Amino acid sequence: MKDIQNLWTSRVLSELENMAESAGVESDGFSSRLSVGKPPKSDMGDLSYPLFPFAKDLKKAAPALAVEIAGRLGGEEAGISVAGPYLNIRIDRASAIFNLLEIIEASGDDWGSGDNLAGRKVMVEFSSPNTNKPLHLGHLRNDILGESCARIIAARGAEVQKVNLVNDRGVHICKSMLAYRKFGEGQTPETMGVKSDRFVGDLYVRFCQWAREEKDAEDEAQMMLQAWESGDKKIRDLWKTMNGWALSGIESTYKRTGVSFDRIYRESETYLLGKEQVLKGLESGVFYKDDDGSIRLDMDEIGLDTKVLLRSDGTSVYITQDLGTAISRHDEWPFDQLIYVVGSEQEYHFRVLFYALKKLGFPWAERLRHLSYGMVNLPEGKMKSREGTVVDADDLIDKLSDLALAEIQAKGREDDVGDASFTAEKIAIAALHYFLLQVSPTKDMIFNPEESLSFTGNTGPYLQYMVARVTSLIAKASESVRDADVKPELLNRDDEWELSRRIAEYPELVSRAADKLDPSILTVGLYEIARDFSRYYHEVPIARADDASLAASRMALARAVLATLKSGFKLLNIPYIEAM
RNA sequence: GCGCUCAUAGCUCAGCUGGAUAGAGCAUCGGCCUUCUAAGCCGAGGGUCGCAGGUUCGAGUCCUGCUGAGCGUACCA
Repeated sequence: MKDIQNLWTSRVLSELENMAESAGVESDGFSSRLSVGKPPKSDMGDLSYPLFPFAKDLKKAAPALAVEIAGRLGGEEAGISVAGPYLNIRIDRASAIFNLLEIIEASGDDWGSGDNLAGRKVMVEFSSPNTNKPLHLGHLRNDILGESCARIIAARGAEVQKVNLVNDRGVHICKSMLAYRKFGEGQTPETMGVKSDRFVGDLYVRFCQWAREEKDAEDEAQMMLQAWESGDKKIRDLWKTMNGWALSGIESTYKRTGVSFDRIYRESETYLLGKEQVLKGLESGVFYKDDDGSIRLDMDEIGLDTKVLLRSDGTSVYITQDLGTAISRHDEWPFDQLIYVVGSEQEYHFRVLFYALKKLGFPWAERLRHLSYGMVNLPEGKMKSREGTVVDADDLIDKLSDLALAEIQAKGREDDVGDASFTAEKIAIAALHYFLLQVSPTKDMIFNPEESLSFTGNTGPYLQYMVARVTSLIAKASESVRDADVKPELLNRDDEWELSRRIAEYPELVSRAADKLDPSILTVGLYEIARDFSRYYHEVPIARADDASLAASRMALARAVLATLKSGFKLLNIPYIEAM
């Protein structure tokens, strides 16, 4: 379909160039100024070319240009019409649909994928949990953005490695450990019957309560961190045990949501990296030693202040580690691009990091990218752990899953869906992921626990429902319909054309989503396809159409819808279920 | 103070490189289940695209200023 459009564009362009030549004017910028759109109504045609930009050069009013080009290209008979300054073109729909259906049929599971990123190695870092508490709603946005972007980039041909940098050391872990010693000694997640990451998180909360009464609490935590740093055996053992609890709990949440990693880095293993790099940079004059003894980066060149890369006592700061981690990752797996999926509050950090790497002379520093996303807020404002308003990931999914199960039961569809609680869980994940991906990544979003995750309207479950309907439609088609010939010329309705057109655009949407690292581009496209199909489904009989060929042709279109939605589901990490 | 981001219907959000009458969902009101799954479909109402200028044949989209919100501007992570 794209080919046909390109063909028309080049035809119109060459006419414009001819006209320029005979008028004796330059036509250099014409091709970039010629844009193609879609007429507001489908009976006006399928493609539209506004001719305003050429009026001045060709010294003719745009409407006159339209008339002239229409004439040169064959006029009404060739499907060309003029609406004021617009040149509208009706394309051969039957053959366009025929091509589309053939391509989809042939590409199978690869529909939507492409090779414009082939040969490119891209590392995507996301999630970055702390091991002192379970995942919350903010992590869920991070996780689904990272997972989805990784899948989208891979679909366009890149070789992708998903990595997670677990923050498993620091004073926050010590706080949980301290609380364990004070209040939880001897107990385990098993004895308490609590999910293991929750167990650790509860201890952290316990510490915070205790710290409000006990002035020395914070100091004790700091002392424990020092003991940890010096390798105190008992502290290290406890640390290992509690990190194990936290991580296994977090991993089970990943499993639930369908998020996975190719490589897990632990901060305890990487936090000493980078010091050497900073010293090297100091030697080569890229960094400098300040009067106070700290090693710094001067960022005057990019309009920023200075940044400490190594404390005056020689210890590392946050950015020292990231510097070292990036370099050692590239040594290990020479990526062309590294994408950090991290909240927008760290934009400054990444500007500094990328600049420092560039100054150190790494050519790949140019291709680093911070996928900066906004916060998830509640209607009353930020989630605050102190006020207990943090939305826990597991709790949220549990609640959604219960609601979905109740819905299945209310509809009396337990038998149809097979395993009702399994299906309910998949519906819950769809609702959650779709909700989180729908909003452009850069924007903050508001999560209303009561309303945000509904199952009706423009939602994940709506898409799943359409997929379930098409699946069932295909399963129920009679033998004669399955054997009949597909004749795309029978698909001559406007709604069939609109639907085909949206489906045809899908690969481009994937490509754009990959380019912008924005899965919301896909949610919009998939919703429109599902909605158009749903209308169509209500409007006309598909498998039950009077004529077997007509039914077969409509079924072919339905299969194209299914192929597109299924592909999109994979990229957005929305579970595919056959029935609901 | 300075920097970055955002402001579109009552609410939550779309709106690709500027193009014809700004779109969805939720909520409200009214219709449609003896026919392929009603988690659906159809219809109605609802807008000075924060404000003011500018560029352009044309601005929700680009530029400037203002207002408001969020984030950042650590030898925290």
